Amino acid sequence: MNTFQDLLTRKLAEALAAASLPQAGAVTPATDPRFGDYQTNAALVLAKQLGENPRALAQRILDAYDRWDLCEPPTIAGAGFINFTLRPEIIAARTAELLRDARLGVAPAESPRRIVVDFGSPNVAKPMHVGHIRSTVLGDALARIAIFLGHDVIRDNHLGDWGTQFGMVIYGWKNLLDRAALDRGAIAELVRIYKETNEKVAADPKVREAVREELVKLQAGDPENLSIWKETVDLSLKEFEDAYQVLDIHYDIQRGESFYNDRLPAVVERLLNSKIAEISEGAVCVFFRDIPELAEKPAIIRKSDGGFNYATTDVATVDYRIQDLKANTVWLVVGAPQILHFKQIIAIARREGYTADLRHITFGSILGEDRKLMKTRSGENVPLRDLLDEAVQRARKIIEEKNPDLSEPEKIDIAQKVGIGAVKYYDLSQYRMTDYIFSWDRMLSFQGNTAPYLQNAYVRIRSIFRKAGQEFTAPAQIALGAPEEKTLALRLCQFAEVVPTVLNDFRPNVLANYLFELANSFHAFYEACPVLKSEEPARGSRLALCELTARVLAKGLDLLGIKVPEKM
RNA sequence: GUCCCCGUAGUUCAACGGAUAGAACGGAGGUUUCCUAAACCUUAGAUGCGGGUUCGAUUCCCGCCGGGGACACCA
Repeated sequence: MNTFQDLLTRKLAEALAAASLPQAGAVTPATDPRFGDYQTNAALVLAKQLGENPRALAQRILDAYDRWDLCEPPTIAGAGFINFTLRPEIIAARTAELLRDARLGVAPAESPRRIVVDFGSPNVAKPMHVGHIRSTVLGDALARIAIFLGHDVIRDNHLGDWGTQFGMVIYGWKNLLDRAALDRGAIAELVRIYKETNEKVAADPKVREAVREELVKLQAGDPENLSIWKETVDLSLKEFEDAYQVLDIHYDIQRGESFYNDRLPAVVERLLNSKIAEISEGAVCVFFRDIPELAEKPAIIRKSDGGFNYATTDVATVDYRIQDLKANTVWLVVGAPQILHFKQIIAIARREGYTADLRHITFGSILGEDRKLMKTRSGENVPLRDLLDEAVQRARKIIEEKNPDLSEPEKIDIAQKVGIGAVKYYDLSQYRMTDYIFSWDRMLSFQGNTAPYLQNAYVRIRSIFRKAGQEFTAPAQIALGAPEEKTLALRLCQFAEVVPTVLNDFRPNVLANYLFELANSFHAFYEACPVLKSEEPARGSRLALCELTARVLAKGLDLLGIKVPEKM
């Protein structure tokens, strides 16, 4: 199914050819209803190229072509824009088509890719905290959208399950562990023994030495230390899984750093053999002397003490994803502080001859009301589970005030969907690069660009169908009489235009924005056009608009990882 | 010091180089014998500063100012 944008773009191409002009410009949705539904700047672009008057060129295009079919005769406006107003019956016909299309008009990608999405990636033996929200929620949404567009997606949790901190953890496990506490809350106890060990290390050189030895033994494959390590990993994963359950996030694979351990020597060997790496100050380094930005900044892939580091692991990870998983695209949804690191990793991949599309997708921070990184009163990271629980509790309280008659199971279900949805949507509705200030009141508000507002629009539609007491059946025809109906219908048709653009620059906020505008258009329609009280054929037609709005809202929110309740 | 990101109404956020910079919250005013007023309508209010490229700049380039981050063996 082609979008109006596609169809008009094709018409424009024909018109330019008919006018003996080169292809130029683009068709975009109109920036203002006064300019119709779509517009093109083709004449402006050509005017620049050819050094001619833009309005005259626009006229020439319109004179040369009159088979626009789906819209009224285009008009010229402003500096030389050509404006298109779609014919209502065309929008109506398209809307009817969408009702029969499970994909809601969204075309599958022309060349599907195999995409590894690396997101979340918490560290073992440490609690997940607010800092993990953005990567987790953003990565999951991008994965969902890519899947819907027909890509072959592998979600990978690149756990921080290896590294120097395990010297501390193992020492603490052997000397300080409280088994009962571990049963009550594994990560809390692991954090406690880590911290206590850390204090002892600072005070006592003998402990420092003992910790170092535990790490060496682990790395050498000592069975006892390996089994302790394994247990801490398993315990941590169980707690992570609990959070993922609440968030409705699921991974296809979870290849932590440890997975790559036995591949590291070969990576260094290979890079040395191919002269990509060299030895400098006793370490094996990759220099990027031809890349000005990286000229002074080598990547160290083997430390002078012979140990490997995270650059080594990440090079091995790129190998694995391209060679073993056969990915041609990798999205690394990792915070902005690691920009330099991933520039180096991607530059190494290029030198190795990999042509896969490797993207580091960065994002800003979550700030507290004080505009500093969000922390608890005592200056600690806010645990993710506490935050999610609070979201659900707060949602529950609001629902109880607004709609006390709901049954207990309904309240539980709604609080979950509204609370978690609010947290996710608040994150996804903002441009990923900007820092944002965390605010319960804003994200749980039923007004404005929030999940509850969108969920409420959906719920209102469901309520109409409950009241109608009938299942939806598609009407023979859709008629768009009122302007609110036309606006809503056009908006519904544009879902198919919006979804693919999200992946252009990895901006789910574009989709969020669209859904908000859709809900706005729906509410305007809802105010102006009675549904159940209207006469046929308007009634059936309006029910169809309601149904389609509900489907698009639900699907759009689903692509963001957000669920919709039937009541709220 | 070098490099990267960000700077838009009082506040929180939008805007593939396009038309008179959009919303929301908060402020002011209004709408309900009617499908969830959890809504809708009206209204005032902003591109950090200075140059440049362009028919056109919030967007691209240069220089300042302000905030954050990264820069050889932590991840």
